Amino acid sequence: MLLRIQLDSHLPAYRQIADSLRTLLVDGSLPPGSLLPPVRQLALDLSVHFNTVAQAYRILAEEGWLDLRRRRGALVLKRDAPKSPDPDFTASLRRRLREIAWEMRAQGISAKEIAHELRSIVKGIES
Amino acid sequence: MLLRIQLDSHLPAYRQIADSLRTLLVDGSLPPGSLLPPVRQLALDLSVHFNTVAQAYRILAEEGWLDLRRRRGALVLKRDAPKSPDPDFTASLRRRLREIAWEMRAQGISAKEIAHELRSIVKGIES
DNA sequence: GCTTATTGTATAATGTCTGTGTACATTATA
DNA sequence: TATAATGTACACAGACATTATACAATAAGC
Repeated sequence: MLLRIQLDSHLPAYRQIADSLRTLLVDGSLPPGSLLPPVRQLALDLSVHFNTVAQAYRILAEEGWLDLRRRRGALVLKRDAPKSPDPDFTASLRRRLREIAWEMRAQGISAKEIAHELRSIVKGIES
Repeated sequence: MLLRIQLDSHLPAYRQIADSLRTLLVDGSLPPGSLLPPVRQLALDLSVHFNTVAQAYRILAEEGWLDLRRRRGALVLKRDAPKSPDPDFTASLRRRLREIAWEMRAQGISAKEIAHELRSIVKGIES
């Protein structure tokens, strides 16, 4: 399970974990039928408390990605095609994208490099 | 001052304000020599306490964007070319970009639309 | 079947963060 | 010199994040 989080980030750990896992779920790295590691094991890997991992798992379960059951673990589900996306949430995601891009710019990363990064993301998504 | 924040977001208001303003600073909408609105006025616009805006201003001042002085206000500085970017921070920005893109995918937004969005960001940055 | 170990769940405790209230310091302007 | 406009400092209440601890469910082994 290749996962990394930044403990000193302003984003809470449980959300970083959920976000990272969601990426793996969407891009197919964690196909339906897979079992995620037990909360205690992943927690050890990430140096957090297992309840923090459990919280991340619960977020993904509520989104329909996982089926959680005691003793068996966290099973990846075949998720239905999403319904029509929430426009507000979508708009906020769009804005966050743009802000992060500009924040990289402010960091001194060249427009060229950012463009390259964005293109590589596009590629990953389209495939 | 065209600014909007989402009070119900998980990102704190002061950070949303700082991020949005930084975007305007980087893209030239707020050129050096400009005066930002007083904290109390912007706070009214955004329906937050003025200390919340002050906190955002202070973040940008520490980043070298603003010179804050009592009674005169928040002056936009000509910021020196950024030093070599912090690689850890940069990597985390990259990861957040990718995660948000995949989160849009999970929301049911098509790869095509996301690609379009990313391309429009690239355009904005390159110009 | 029964026991046990493994797994997620529930709840409380604790520290940190966010936003606000209020008083203050500074300084341009009249 | 007085006044008003502006940012600053600091304390407080409430929310939030993480951890600690006890519990419930259930697959596996016997």
